[in-house]
Parts: sequence; C-alpha cells; structure tokens
Amino acid sequence: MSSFKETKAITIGAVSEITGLSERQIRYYEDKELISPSRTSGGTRKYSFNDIEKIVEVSKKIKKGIPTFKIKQETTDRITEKSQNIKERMLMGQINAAFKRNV
Amino acid sequence: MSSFKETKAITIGAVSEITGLSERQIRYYEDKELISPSRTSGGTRKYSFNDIEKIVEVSKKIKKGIPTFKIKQETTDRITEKSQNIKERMLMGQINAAFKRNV
DNA sequence: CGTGTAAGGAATTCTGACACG
DNA sequence: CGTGTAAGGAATTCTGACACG
Repeated sequence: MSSFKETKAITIGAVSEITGLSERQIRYYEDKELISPSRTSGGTRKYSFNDIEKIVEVSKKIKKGIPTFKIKQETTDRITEKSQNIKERMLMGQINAAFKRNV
Repeated sequence: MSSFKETKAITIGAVSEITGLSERQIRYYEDKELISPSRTSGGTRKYSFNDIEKIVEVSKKIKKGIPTFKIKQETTDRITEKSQNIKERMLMGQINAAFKRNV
C-alpha cells in the first residue's frame, strides 16, 4: 500500500517527460481536482508513480472527449463504492457477531 | 526489471528528504562512483528508488567505518559474481547442447 | 576521508493572466 | 473547455572551493 508507488517525490518536469504531457496539462488536472500532488515547503509539486498513472488515464479520457467533471465523478464514484463495501463489511461483521452470541 | 523502481525521476532534494541524508553526502557518493543518477538536459540529477536504496546502504556502510573505495569494490565484486554466474550458465548450456548432440 | 558551508550562477517551478475556440 | 504562452519572481540545484580533522 505505501510502497514507492505512493511516494510523492517526482517533480512536474519529470512527470511531463515520463507522460509526454505538458506541465500546463498536468497542473490543469490538479486544478480540476483529478490529482493531488503534495508540495515541498517551497511550493514545488511532488508526484508519485500512482499519480502518474492517474494522470495518464485522465489524459486518455480527456482525449476521448470526456469532460473533467465527469472524470472526477468517476473517481468519486469509485471511492464511494469502496466506502460502501466497507460499510457492508462492517454490517456483516455486526450481524455475524450477533449471530454467534445467539448460538 | 525496468519498473518504476528503476525510473530515474527523483531530484536530490526529495532523495535527501526521504533518506535523511544531506545533499552534500548524496553528491559525494556519486563523486566516489557509488551511485550514478541520470541528468536532465540542464544538469539536474535524477535518482530512482533503486538508487535511493543503494544510497541508504552506502550510508550505513560508511557509518560502520567502511571506506568508500571498499564499498565500491563490494558492488563491483557483486557484479563480477553475477557475470561469473552468467558465464557458468552459458558454459552449462554449451555442455548440455553438446551432450544432446552425442546422444 | 567524509561532510559542512558560503558564493554566484543556471535550471526548474510557480502563479495569474491573456488568448483561442 | 482544455491548453499554449510570455512574465516576473521564488525555490531548487549545480559546481568549485575552503575548512575541519
């Protein structure tokens, strides 16, 4: 989970080189809240390899004509699904516990 | 082999933050040829996560009192061992091939 | 030998804005 | 809407050197 893939240490210049996207595009995605790099104390953006993967996916979707708010929505939906799963699992846990108590 | 771990994209500032070592130390290791980051066209050093791991190991050895030339030697030896293994494997391959031919 | 530091310069990044469509 | 660009400033990094031990 928290391996190097999640470590935010890459500057926008390197991300631009790796992805082939312009720095403008990468900053724009952040503006639209599709990615959230961390910052150094000086304000320089730092990205993780996970961020880079997200950026590539986002750019593909944009190329397909999907507007940024839709892309953001998809990500949010995905998170909501996860939360839902967690809720469900917690509920199941409670049910199981209650069941065992009554056996 | 060539995953993100090998991707040289991290600036010295981030490496310093991650490892807790000073930029001076990190540059010194390069001077002693213990690591070899790539460079941007402008000359800025770019490290990979593998480089970072190496840097940490190197600093530990230095802390133990091992001189840099010894550390470099160890790395070179390791590479030599690998080459040796490859040579051996190639030799075995030839032997096996020759054996099959004669069966 | 390994590392700190001040020095001056160059490369990198930042923001807000204007432009196009 | 998504992206290019020129603008001015600030943060980051670079090298070579002096210092200590």
